[in-house]
Parts: sequence; structure tokens; C-alpha cells
Amino acid sequence: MAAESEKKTTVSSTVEDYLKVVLKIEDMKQRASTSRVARHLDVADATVTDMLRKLKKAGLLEYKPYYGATLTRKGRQMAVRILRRHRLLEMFLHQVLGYGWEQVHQEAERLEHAVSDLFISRIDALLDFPSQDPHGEAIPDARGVRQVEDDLCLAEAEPGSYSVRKVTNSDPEFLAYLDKVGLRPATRLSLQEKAPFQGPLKLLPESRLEPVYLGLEACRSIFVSPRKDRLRASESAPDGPASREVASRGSRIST
Amino acid sequence: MAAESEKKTTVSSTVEDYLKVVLKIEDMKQRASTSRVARHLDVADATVTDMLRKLKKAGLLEYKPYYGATLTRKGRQMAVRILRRHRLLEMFLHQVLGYGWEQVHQEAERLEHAVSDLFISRIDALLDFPSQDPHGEAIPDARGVRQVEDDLCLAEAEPGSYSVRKVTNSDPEFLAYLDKVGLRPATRLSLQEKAPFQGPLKLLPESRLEPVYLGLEACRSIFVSPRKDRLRASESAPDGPASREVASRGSRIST
DNA sequence: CCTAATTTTTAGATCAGTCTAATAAATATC
DNA sequence: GATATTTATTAGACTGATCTAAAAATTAGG
Repeated sequence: MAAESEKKTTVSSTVEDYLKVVLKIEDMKQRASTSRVARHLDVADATVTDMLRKLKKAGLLEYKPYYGATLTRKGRQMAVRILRRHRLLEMFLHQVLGYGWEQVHQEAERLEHAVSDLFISRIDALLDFPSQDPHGEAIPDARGVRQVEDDLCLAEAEPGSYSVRKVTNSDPEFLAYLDKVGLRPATRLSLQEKAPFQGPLKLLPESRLEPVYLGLEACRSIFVSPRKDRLRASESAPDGPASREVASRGSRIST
Repeated sequence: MAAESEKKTTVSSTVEDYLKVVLKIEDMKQRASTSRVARHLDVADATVTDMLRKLKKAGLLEYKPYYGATLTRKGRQMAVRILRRHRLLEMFLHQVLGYGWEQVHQEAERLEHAVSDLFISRIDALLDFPSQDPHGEAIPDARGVRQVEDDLCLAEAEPGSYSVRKVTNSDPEFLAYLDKVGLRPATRLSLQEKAPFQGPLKLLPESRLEPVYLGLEACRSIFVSPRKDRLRASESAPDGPASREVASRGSRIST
């Protein structure tokens, strides 16, 4: 009895993609329904129904017809492993091969299925075990542990001072635009105004003279953390501890 | 009319593998017969027959039933492109990620199908446009031009002084063994004796006190060039010119 | 030149991943 | 709560890459 512990199951890159998407959806606190998964992968709903059943049989996720999927520990573990590969690869492409942050996603998307564990551990060491990727997303460590991110969505933020923590959108056009207006991870900015009726936000990124107006929808993929350094005087210690390393972050990501 | 020039046809990685194998066989001056291709790819003969017909239809090779395949310019071009990717990747893994020369082949075999042209051009520059891979094989340049290698097979060599130019065997076990006995690209050695009746060769690699005995079969994958530096005095200029760069070679490949 | 051995091709299947069209279940609306 | 809308599943089919077994062509031997 028992046993069945560490089986080094190998799956196709298609399966890896399905797991990744389910993880992503679960991370967004949404239900991984057939159609939602289908939209993310750009395949027909029927294809997803089939595949989810196959993945259930393989023990990678639970699947309830007409409801959707939930990763099992095994499935989640595999999904996190791919996520780690993806983000480490992005960092590698950015730091070592000089890719722009808007270029890394596409390439990593293919490489994540092709590189070996050795490759991953070598680039991890070469990059000095980074904890964020070029978009500011946390890179799970070798054990699969993901650092908790403590940020808020710019679309929901009130006027004030912030730093960009991460951008959760991989569209190269969009990222290139953000770059152009000076909005990148670690950039400091002040949110000056929110126009009513789903209107745009008026932002002033550091090292910019003119404000930038950004649509609410676009702001949904930008996450920030409040900056307190303006109000040093009144600072107490309001929110919890947990490892933070804002400094190393800023320096690591740079341009 | 005319036209049909530069079509950026994209093929599956399976097709890339077939083209690569046909190129390899042609390079060995052999006929790319169904069964030979099948052996290289470790698939059934029938599968190859099918595929060769498909590739013929795609204009990548000529195919005569019961004879075999010949690459067209277009097919050869694609095959050389993969070869370039493969070898550049090997060099990258060796030089940048510290892979042993016996480890690089397997990884490159997967990556060559996944990396973009941008990736290739970036590592090419990073490595300063290398002309050989870690096994001493020529890396085609961006235009697909392959530097002519001028070497001879150790299995055919007469006793004398040589340098290892390349090793055309990707079996990690074998390469690890060569490494252990001090035989690597750029190693100087003297071939001291050839035992008769397909017997082993007695070799003395530089920086070795004891000779190494290597079977004839193993020697078939080692290629060497004669060293004249022993006989500096009597040196004339016997064989042709053509760009040679023995020096840069040695220093580039190193350990 | 005729048979035997080898090599290659044909025929028929399988598997993974995908699709479209039709049907069925769940959810929303009045 | 009966009907309409949306969401999912089933059914049937296709494509690319592969296999095995049987048939056919080529090559080799006497």
C-alpha cells in the first residue's frame, strides 16, 4: 500500500500548457471552467472537455462535468514547475541575452518545454537565484515555493504614490507602450487622478515631466505597492512582516 | 514567372530531423536510402518512405523510389540552418552554462527546434561568432557557409604526430571516456602503433605518461590533422592555402 | 538467367490533439 | 416555474507521425 510517491511522470508540452493555464486561472481565484480554459489556450471547448478528462485520469486534476477543473497536488506541482521554468527563462533572456521585457514571453513559451532540469539549474545559478522575472512576477524556487506578492491593482488604487510591482500582460505591443511611457517594474509613479465612469487614470511616472493617461482596462494588468517614503515622519509599523526585499528587487530588474 | 524565391516555409521539428539526417548522410558521401535514414532516426522503414514522399512534395528533397533522397537547395538550406543552430547551441551550453562536451548534444537536440532566430543571433554574438563547436565540428555561418574541414580519420592514419580536430560521435559514455584518457579537440597526440587485424591503436595524448589503447572502431569517429612542428626544419609549403586558424581554434575550445 | 536474400513500398491501424455540428445540461429571464 | 440563453458534452472526422505485416522491387549468388 501507500507508495506512488515521487513518480517522475513525463507529459507532453500540450499537457504542460493545460496545467499552466489551470494554475493561472486558479491563481486569479476563478473557476477553471471548460470555456475559460479554452479561451486561454485558443482551442475549441470540445477539445478542452476531452483533455480535462484525460488529465483527470492521469491524476493531474479533478474534473467535474459542467463545473470545471481543480489541480491535484501532483498537477499543481507540475504546473508550478513550468511556471518556474518560464519565469527563469524570461529572466535569463532579459539579463543574459539582452531581450527586451516585451520580447521574453514568447520565447520562454517555447523554451519552457524544451530545456532540461540541468539547464534550468544552471541559469538559476548564473542569475544568482532571482526571485522575480522581468515583469515583476515571482519565480517559484526549486522546491516550488512561491513568494507571496503583496500588491494591489492599479485599476483599484486611490490617488497617491506607488511603485510598479508587476505587469501581468504579455502582449508585446502593450508592454512596448508601457516601456515607452516609462512604466516598468520598480518604476515609481504617482497616481494623480481617476476620471469617473471607467475613465482613464492620470499617472506621473518618475523621470517624466508630462503625465500619462492610461485606460482603466490597461490598468488592470498593472500592480503596484504604495510608497510610504514621502511620509517618513508618521511611519509606524502597520502591516505584517514576511520577507521583503524591495531593494534587491529594484536593482535586479533595472532597465 | 520565376518568383517562388524566398518563402519562409515553417516545418515541424520532425521534418527538421529528417532533413538533418539526410544532410548528415550526404555529408558522409553515402546514399540517403530509406533504411539508412530509418536507422539514424530510429523509426520504421515504412515511416521513412511516407515522409520522404511528403518532403518531396514540399520541394525539400528529390526522392526516387527504391533509391533514396537527395536534398534540394531549399532542403539543404533548411538542414544547414538546423545544423548551425545545433552547433551554436552546443557551444553556448559548453561555454556559457558550463556543460561538459559529452552533455551538450542531447540538450541541443531539443533546443534547436525551439529557439528563435533572435536567440541564435544573440548567442552567436555572445560567443563571438565561433567557427567550431565543442566537438570540433564546423559551425555554418549565418549565410549557411561551412568552413571546409581538412582532416583525416584516425583509423586511417599512419604512426606520427597529430592534433585532434573533431570527434564525430555523440554518445556521452564514449565522449566521457575520451575525456578521461585526455583525448579532446585540440589535444596533441602521437599515434605510436597500429596493431594488425583490426587491432587497437596505441596512442600517446599530450600530458599523459601512459599510452592509451583504443579500438579501431572507436578511432573511426576521431579525426586528426598531422602536426608538422616537430619537423620545422624541413618544412616547405606542400598543401593548399584556404583560411586556417589553428591557433584561434585551440584557444577557443579549451577545456 | 533464375532463385534467394535484402530492401522498399503498400495497406491498414493506432495515438495524440484538434475541429465542427448536434445535443444536452445549467443558468437566467420574465 | 416555463422558456430562452448560455455553457458543456457527445459524436464523428481529420491530420501528422508513427507502427506491423504483407507484397513487390532490387540486388546477389550460383
